[in-house]
Amino acid sequence: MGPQPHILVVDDHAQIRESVTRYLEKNGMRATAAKDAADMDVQLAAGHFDLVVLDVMMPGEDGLSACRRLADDGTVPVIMLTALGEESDRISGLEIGADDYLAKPFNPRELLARIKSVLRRSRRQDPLAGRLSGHRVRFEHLVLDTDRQILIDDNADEIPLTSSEFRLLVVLLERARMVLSRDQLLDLTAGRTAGPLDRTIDNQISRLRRKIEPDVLRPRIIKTVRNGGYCLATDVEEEA
Amino acid sequence: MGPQPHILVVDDHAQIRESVTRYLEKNGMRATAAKDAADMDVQLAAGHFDLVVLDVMMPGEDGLSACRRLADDGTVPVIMLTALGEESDRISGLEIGADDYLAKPFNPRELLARIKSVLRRSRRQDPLAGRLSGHRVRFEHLVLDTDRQILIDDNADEIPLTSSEFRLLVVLLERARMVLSRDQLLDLTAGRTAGPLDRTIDNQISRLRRKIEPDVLRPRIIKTVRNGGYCLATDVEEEA
DNA sequence: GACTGTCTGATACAATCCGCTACAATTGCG
DNA sequence: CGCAATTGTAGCGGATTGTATCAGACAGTC
Repeated sequence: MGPQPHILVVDDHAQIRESVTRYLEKNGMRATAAKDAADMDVQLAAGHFDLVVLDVMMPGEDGLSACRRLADDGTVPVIMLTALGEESDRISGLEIGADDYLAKPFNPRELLARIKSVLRRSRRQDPLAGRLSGHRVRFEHLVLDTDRQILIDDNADEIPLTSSEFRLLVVLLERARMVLSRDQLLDLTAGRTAGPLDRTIDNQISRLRRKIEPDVLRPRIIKTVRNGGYCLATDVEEEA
Repeated sequence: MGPQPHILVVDDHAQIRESVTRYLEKNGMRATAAKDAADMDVQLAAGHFDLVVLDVMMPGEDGLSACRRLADDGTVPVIMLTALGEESDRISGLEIGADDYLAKPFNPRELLARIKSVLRRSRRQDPLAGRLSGHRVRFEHLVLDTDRQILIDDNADEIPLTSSEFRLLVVLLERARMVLSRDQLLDLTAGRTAGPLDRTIDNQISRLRRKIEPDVLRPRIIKTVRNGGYCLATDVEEEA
């Protein structure tokens, strides 16, 4: 996320855009403005943002619709700006997946507090997520080379991973000691939701264990939690 | 988290407590009430909760103070309820670390939407072993390796534990010398409430005792408290 | 002390969950 | 298009866990 969080402010009102971005920048953040949903998409494609402040009422694509797209994508948190008293807007904003909302006209100090609050939440949720790319990670007797998608054991032997094994392992390493349900794992590795008789994850875990567990019959790195899912139960440390 | 999220509602007003808990339960959640901060602490120690709804104005310990404790601990998200118009309360609530707030009087539907929103964000996967995660714990003649989910006795023999045996033991160890009812144990280990003829916990205790008690007929580690529940009656010390 | 109702420990069994193998579908690549 | 590697699906069988049930332990009463 970097030292300064980067906020994208989407509003058709030029005056609001400018005053908000200026205020945020005065308070230690990077801020970029977009004048409508299309502009927003361009900015999002062009750079990395930690949060989007999104007006509900806009010409072109509606704010709620744009919000739904962002929420479905799920990579960036959203704060909605709603017209005063439009309670239905506010509630449906939250139901659609916005992380918070603020009624116009709003106190900029409060917007700042809410932005910080949402950022704190999303940071807390995945403290390590994504940080693994480009690094080498050590756990137990293995080192994962994320660039080459291979494991290296103590004998310097290289163990190749298929791409789905690699994704699964990365997800587990990024959330070491957390119990992850099959649903979550399927969502995080393949971006889809499980069918009723979906044993895909069990199978991938089984395949991965064969490559990383010293004793497959008594796995100690990837633990199964009955009725819960799986859990990587070991320390993970990054290497230079 | 279990199938139903479990919400703790803390408010000194009995009427608000009841109407809120009832509304949440009607909408597919488990809800428990606490009348002040001390009561809240008791409930938090006794069970597992996914979110706390916390009133600012309370006799005894202040809501903001209680919120700060929870936020520092960082294990459970908080939504604050503030008196209308107390903007300073609201902002300081967010700055203290609450995940959201709502001004009284509030629309219950909106509270529900905010709860869902916060849960969505902070759908945190609890570590498998609570705060014991990654540690080794000694009691009596045994050492519990929480990573490997095994016990090691004085002869260095390894005693494997099943998932539920392990969860039960961890819960007991974390609350050594406290008497825990079957309800509490079921809540803490499986996140569900007991049916009328539920002997699940008795059974698990029995299975666990077979693995840890030197003399199963005269258990001294896990004591039975007639009409009360069970109690781990020994000292517990953590190892590096 | 014997009787009685309740609570707990233990066993047996049924339901469920999970690991594994085999195989089918899909993908990637020449 | 065909081959090989990878990934999803089906299903068997073992392990784990919940439920039913019985027998013993405990407390209270007479």
